[in-house]
Amino acid sequence: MKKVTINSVATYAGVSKKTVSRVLNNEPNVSPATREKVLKVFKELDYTPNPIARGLARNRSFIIGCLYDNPSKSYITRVQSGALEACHKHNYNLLIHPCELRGEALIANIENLLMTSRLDGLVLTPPFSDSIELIEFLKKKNVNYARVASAIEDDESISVRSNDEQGAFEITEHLIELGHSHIAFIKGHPDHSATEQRFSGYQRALSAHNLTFDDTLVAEGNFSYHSGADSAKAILDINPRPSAVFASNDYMAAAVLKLATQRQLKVPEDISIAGFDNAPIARHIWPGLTTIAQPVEEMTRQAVELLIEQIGGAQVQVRQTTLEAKLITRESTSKP
Amino acid sequence: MKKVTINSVATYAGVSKKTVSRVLNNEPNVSPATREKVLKVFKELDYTPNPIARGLARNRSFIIGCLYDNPSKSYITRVQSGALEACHKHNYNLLIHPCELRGEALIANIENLLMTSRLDGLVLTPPFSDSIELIEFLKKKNVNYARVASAIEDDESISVRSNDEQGAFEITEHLIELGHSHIAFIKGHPDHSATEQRFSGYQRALSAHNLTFDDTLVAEGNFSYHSGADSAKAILDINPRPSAVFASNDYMAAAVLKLATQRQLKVPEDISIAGFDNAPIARHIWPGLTTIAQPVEEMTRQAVELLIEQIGGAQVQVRQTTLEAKLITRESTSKP
DNA sequence: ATGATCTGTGACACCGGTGTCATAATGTCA
DNA sequence: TGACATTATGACACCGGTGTCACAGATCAT
Repeated sequence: MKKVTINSVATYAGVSKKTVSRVLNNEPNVSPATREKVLKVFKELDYTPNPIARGLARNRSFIIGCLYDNPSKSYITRVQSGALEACHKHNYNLLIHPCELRGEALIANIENLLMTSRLDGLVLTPPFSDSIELIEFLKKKNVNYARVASAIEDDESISVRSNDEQGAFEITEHLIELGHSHIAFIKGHPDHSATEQRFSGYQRALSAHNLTFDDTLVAEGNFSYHSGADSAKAILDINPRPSAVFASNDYMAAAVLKLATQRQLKVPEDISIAGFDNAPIARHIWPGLTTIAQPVEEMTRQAVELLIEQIGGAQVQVRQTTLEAKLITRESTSKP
Repeated sequence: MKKVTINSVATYAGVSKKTVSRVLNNEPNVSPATREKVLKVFKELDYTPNPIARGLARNRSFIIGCLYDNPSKSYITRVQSGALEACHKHNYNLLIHPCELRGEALIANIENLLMTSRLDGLVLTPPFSDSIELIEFLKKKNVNYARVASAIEDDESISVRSNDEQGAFEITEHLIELGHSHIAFIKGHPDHSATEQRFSGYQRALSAHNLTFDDTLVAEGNFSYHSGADSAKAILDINPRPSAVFASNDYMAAAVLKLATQRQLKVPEDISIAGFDNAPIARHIWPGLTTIAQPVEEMTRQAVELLIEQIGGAQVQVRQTTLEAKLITRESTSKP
């Protein structure tokens, strides 16, 4: 099967390849007759333009890369789905690049990524959106990027986040208002800025309600279900047992729920459990988890929209956006 | 910031660009001195080769596309993870393309995908791995592709599947051997070949154990949690209530579990529940779901490995592979 | 009628690399 | 020492498109 290039089309149609290119890109100044003729040859020869050649000439690939390292599958799919929505709207495609590395190795990895596929831009999700090294590197290399759910301030770069501190405050307050005062907390992964934010919202709610913060009620997790299970053991063994647990994400909360159920504790009668993120699991288990809905898709979608705008050469005006998180109450929390 | 091209490097190092290209690709026949010199200039100028230009010259993009439309997030992430493993091993990248379309629109969509980014190959996951139209189209366009978890026979194309029929047989047999004879079944999405396979395994097990098949025990689902919830309602209302439910995937099984728990039924004492896929949710809920572990990552990994081999120009010998599915027993099934 | 503007088209360089081939320099063997 | 193989290097075309510019012919205002 011989290749059909713009040259074959041009020869066959009896026009110059520039004219073919004009038809291809819907440029003006082509007579209707010529346009028709060329379009007919497209069909006849079953011509597909070569995106690589086009990319070389235009210096564009129309591909956006998405960088992530997140233990939560549902977070990743939500990120992808938001990014894809924006990409497809503007006829871009999405290349995914999960990556577990830190420091030097991370930079080398990204360098290799940029060497093997030319990306028009990069979306950084946690924890990469907080990596100063990476951001410096990208700036140096003149790569367009947008940051999702990052807490670090940097007016230069595009960043869309949600208000985690406020969300954590609200859900803690929800527990307090139900009558809980002995509320355990499970922290997230230390590399994620959300971890600190959520912890801080928890503390602020305690002090806003004149409860003293007790660090023996705090367990260290890393957002994974597994780490939640470990933390759950520690927390359920505390004497007296906390009447409520606020886990920094739903996976860890689900792990607490599973262990509590196994130990014949009734949720929420014996212990209330709250999560964060509104992951699918929060409504797939029984009792459903009270949690904070973060607009993950929306954040990513907006970030990619802005990124594409910037790639297009626009001077993006509003680079920093904060979206609201929302409390979702389900069956896993009640009066003590 | 001026662009650093192979030409600037060549000029700066005082060699021809072909020699620079040789160094870049680790080709032989470059004197150590020259190589050193060029490498030093790479550093000094902070040169990054342009993958697009390279792609044009070599007629390769080193990007594989992954096509899917699957309601299960965990299935998607498993597919991605297997594909990525193979890609990164061979220095390829992965572009994801979810796509809800069928028929004509699907073809147009894929055509557009191929027009906007040149992909070296395509991995098809269900239900696309079963789409005759799509396969015909790709053959016509001379696009390399590999099919994952497809049931249709086609010796020409690369295909890696797992034995769903056998898995369904085994899990049904497991229920029968526990003493169940009144076993409900929830079907999957009709577009997926797995749906028919699993149903057929269920039926074969019944007849192998001399149980008569009763179609009032069969509910129509579509693999989504939501459809599982609907089917669960129908099944739990059957009189007399089935003593066991085999749902075609774990999401639907989890929905049955949730409804049963809400109705104060004890699982597995009052009703046994089995799923399929060994999705994360199967072990994240309590009781954990008895299910069939499908080697999704492994299937996809192998499919992509073969695909890359084919792209490399090799005549791939063994194009068709079937992997084994494995029964995983957890707490959701027991004697009636 | 005349210059000015607009429309349709093609020649040609260019994007940034790689492949082919010629050629000079060096090494090898009788 | 000459004939021949090997190594190191560069000139140049090429991959398949797009951008710039020149130019002929049509249209328009004066």
